[in-house]
Amino acid sequence: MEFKEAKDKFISTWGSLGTLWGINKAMAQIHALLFISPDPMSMEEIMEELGISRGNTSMNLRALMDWGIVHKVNVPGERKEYFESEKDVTELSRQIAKERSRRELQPTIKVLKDISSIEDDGSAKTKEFIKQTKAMHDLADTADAMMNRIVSQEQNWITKTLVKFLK
Amino acid sequence: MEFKEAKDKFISTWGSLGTLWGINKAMAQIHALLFISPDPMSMEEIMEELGISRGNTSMNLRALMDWGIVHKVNVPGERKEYFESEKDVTELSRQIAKERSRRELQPTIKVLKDISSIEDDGSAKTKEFIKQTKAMHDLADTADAMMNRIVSQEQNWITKTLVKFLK
DNA sequence: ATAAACTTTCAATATATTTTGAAAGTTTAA
DNA sequence: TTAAACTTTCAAAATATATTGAAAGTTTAT
Repeated sequence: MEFKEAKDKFISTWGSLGTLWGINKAMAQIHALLFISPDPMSMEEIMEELGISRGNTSMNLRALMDWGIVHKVNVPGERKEYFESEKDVTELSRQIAKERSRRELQPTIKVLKDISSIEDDGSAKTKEFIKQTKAMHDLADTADAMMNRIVSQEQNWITKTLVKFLK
Repeated sequence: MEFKEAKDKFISTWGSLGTLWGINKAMAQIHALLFISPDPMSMEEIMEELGISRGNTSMNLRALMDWGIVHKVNVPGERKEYFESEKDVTELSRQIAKERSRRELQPTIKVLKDISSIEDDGSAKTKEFIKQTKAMHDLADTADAMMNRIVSQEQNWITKTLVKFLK
């Protein structure tokens, strides 16, 4: 396989996998491109490389910065802004886990807590509702605790966990 | 909060959260409805309750069965088919982890393995590409190993892990 | 202060995904 | 075997999401 082919494959695989961690195609592709680039890239270079519009590039770079996985860098003597991706996959996982917890899990946990607290009127449907939404609440809490551990500073939690439990 | 209000909130929260585990709104809502229903429901009842078409209900029930989290049940003396959800959240997590690994993670791991094996021509961009795609491959492998552990029969892995590491 | 270089915004447009509903298909009872 | 009861399929329509590009906005150099 040629470099060019491998690169295109990486970018498109990452792009279509984007939904796995809740981002759109262009956003994932920009991230993929920066992730494998040895040097920071300008907006011009990114839109050129991916064949997407200036507006699209601008908006998705912003979104990636909101996720905390792409940063602006200043290249001395250049007026343009340059961008680089977080390169450390451990740190990348941390940021993604942190953002997904904040954006999705925590709001859900709050709703589950509220609705599982309705008064038990003794009917079968109410009993089942309370039981099941409580179980879901516990599960979401557990998932959130795991994510928080991934996010926390403790080094290599994932690896340590695996060594202990999988070997 | 009234039962009806809590129920609608659960169904719509689950519906909009569907994307978190890669399913569409109707599919998530049907699942939510069955998850809190004390009894199996017919297609008629589901489409009535959620206000969706027969075709939509049929297709999404099929998809939920493909995911292994909804099952047909035979109600004696009834000609219609009835459906019920997996009620145990542990088993639910297992099925979802298993399916997501199979559908998304494993194909990605394969691509990453292939493309990170291109020949090193010594250039900076090739070196960076190989380094970064290898790191991503390792991460994906680790994630898949975790999912497999969740999927495996070992009871309460999540809980045990949490007790050991989070307390 | 001016203007060139660059970035952002957002209404319009394009694309992708979901939903509908009626026709076709299947099963069951008599 | 017939027909009623029920389910599935899928082309068309509706909806939701992503993308464009040009105008407006901002920054920098002189």
